[in-house]
Amino acid sequence: MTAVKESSTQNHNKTANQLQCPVTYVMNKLGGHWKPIILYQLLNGSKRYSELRRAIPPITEKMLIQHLKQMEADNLIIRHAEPVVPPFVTYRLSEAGEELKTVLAAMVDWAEKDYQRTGASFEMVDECLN
Amino acid sequence: MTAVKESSTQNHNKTANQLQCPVTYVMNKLGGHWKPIILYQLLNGSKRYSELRRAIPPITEKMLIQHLKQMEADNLIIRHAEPVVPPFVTYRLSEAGEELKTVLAAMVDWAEKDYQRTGASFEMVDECLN
DNA sequence: ATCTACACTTACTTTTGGGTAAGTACTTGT
DNA sequence: ACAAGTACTTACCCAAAAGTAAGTGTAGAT
Repeated sequence: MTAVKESSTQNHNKTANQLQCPVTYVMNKLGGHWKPIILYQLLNGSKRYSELRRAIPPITEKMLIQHLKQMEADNLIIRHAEPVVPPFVTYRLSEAGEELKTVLAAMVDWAEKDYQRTGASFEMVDECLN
Repeated sequence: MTAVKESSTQNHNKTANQLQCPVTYVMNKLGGHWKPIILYQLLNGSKRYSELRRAIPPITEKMLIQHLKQMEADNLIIRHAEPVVPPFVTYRLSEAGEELKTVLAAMVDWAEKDYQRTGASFEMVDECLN
């Protein structure tokens, strides 16, 4: 989580618009390169940090933890740490995170329609949302 | 539309994941700071370029046109230009764009629920989706 | 003759997001 | 003694996204 300068035009515009546009509000919580993919993984149930890392090979640890922390701060996921050594940490969807399933499902529907218009279709769809 | 270097790790990861993840596929078409807001404006029907500009005060012309072009290339919106002077150009949702309404509606639903958990609620919602 | 509106376009700078690579602390297995 | 696995953290770099500010060409209004 790199520090964010609070007083920049970009930031100002962002927060200002967020107040008016629920779509932007959602996009800010779902956006970023990896969040959808991480969420994707958690839809099937809770996973350990290392399970997530292995499930998403191209992600770097920095990006994974960064987005996990952000989504935790946004109350989309819940972190549970067992006080043992070696550490045992799991992440799962919060209630708000679970409710996102409708949004994600709508996206998958649309993506399939749209993707078909241009050619092939997605393969991992069925196994990812349930 | 700034030129994109085709061979970068970032780009490689992006396109690779897009093939597997329909959610990422959608996010790429909906993402970016302004696209949701522009879409928002077009949900109620077609609008002229200048109407959009005035409807979204903080957007710069560069950003507006850039995203309009991108969304046109993505077949989300349709540009119609009357060959008159001064120019008369309107933008409206394509069929694919219209179909996005389900996705956007799901987002708005979620945003309201989530926003209530933390305090107030959105005001522009009702007039924006119909 | 200058101003405004229209729909853009261009060049340049800043901000942010993501990638690379290394290190931390503690423990179990070889 | 050393490697491997756990869940992170840190510093540094680059590329993409967004912002700033100016210019283009035409035509009607003042």
